[in-house]
Amino acid sequence: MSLPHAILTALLEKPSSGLELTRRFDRSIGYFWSATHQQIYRELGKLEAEGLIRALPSEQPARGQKKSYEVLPAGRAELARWTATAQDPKPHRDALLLRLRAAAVVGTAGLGAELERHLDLHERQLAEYLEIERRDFPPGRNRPEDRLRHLVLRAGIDLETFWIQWLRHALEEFSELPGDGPR
Amino acid sequence: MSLPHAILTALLEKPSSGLELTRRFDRSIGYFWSATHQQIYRELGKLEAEGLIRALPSEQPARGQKKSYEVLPAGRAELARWTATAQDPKPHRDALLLRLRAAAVVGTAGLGAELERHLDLHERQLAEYLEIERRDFPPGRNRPEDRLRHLVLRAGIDLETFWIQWLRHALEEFSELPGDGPR
DNA sequence: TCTTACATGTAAGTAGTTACATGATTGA
DNA sequence: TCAATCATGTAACTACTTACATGTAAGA
Repeated sequence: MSLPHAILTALLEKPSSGLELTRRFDRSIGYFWSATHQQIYRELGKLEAEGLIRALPSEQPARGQKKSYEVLPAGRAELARWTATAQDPKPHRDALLLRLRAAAVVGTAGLGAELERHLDLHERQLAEYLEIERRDFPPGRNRPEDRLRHLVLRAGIDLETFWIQWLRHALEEFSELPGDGPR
Repeated sequence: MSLPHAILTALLEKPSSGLELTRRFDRSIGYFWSATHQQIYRELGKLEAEGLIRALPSEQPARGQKKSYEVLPAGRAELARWTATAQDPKPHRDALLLRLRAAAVVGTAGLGAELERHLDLHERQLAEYLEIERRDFPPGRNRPEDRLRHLVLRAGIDLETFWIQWLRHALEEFSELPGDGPR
């Protein structure tokens, strides 16, 4: 149950419409929580019905018309409660690792190219994060809320760095492996 | 759509019953793909109906009676097809990072203890993986399928190591931060 | 016979994905 | 007026989770 809390956080940082939220989820929020516009609109409706957020007045509520939301005190309280609650980490699911294990049984045909493609994707992602870091967290500034946000971005950067290293290592192993037949 | 392929891989490695699969998903397979027994039984039914696996003969098909499955040629072919298919990485979702970002807005109360708890969980997980590595991949053995499986385990080990380092760093930052009020 | 462990399943609900629908606004 | 973009939404489906149901086998 994290999507509503992701939305509350985003709206507290800055009141937004559904489409603006979607864009923010595609960018900074997306590096640890992704969501499509369909999810977001549905969830905005629920949160409004529960009295945790409200549509900003002055905006007419018609289809095709922009509608911005802000967080109500009950929403802030719910977010604070959730943030402080103990939650176990979810077990990861990684299809690429699964495919590597499958390849040990049915052969590695096609996987080398996939590893290279993923390596490229992770390198691009890392470059994007580093650009965000350079722009949003220049050396010197040191406000507490910046330090927390920087910490989160650092997790994204270090994770991408890990994947890049691992994929390079995996590609080396692949180059030393015999052909593509099942084993 | 990875669960059926995870099951096919596991059954190719060794024909098993639903409960045995559940146990294997709790152990080695679980470090990159988790599944509950409910998911597994449901999926076994589907895979059998599709003709990708079959129940081993000689076992009576009664409730409460063990029923083992093996992969049919069509199942192996499907797994090989899937392994070679291009698939983009799924965006990650990490509730702890989300909570940290929320804490930048509503305050860090309760989060320090959570970070310590997660650190402990990751340290245990790492110890478990290192034990598996010591047991299953002693230096010297070098069969190709072992190298692939070792590579997958290495990803698990390195990921846990990353989280441990990041959590320690985060805890340091926390100790330097002012109190728990909203910012 | 009672409990525990083994073993397979059903049902209901939640979360996420994919495909499609509808209308407003702006510029060529 | 046409196309593109902005903007909000519905519907159907798939995957996953949580709670519960049912029966067998073995040992105290």
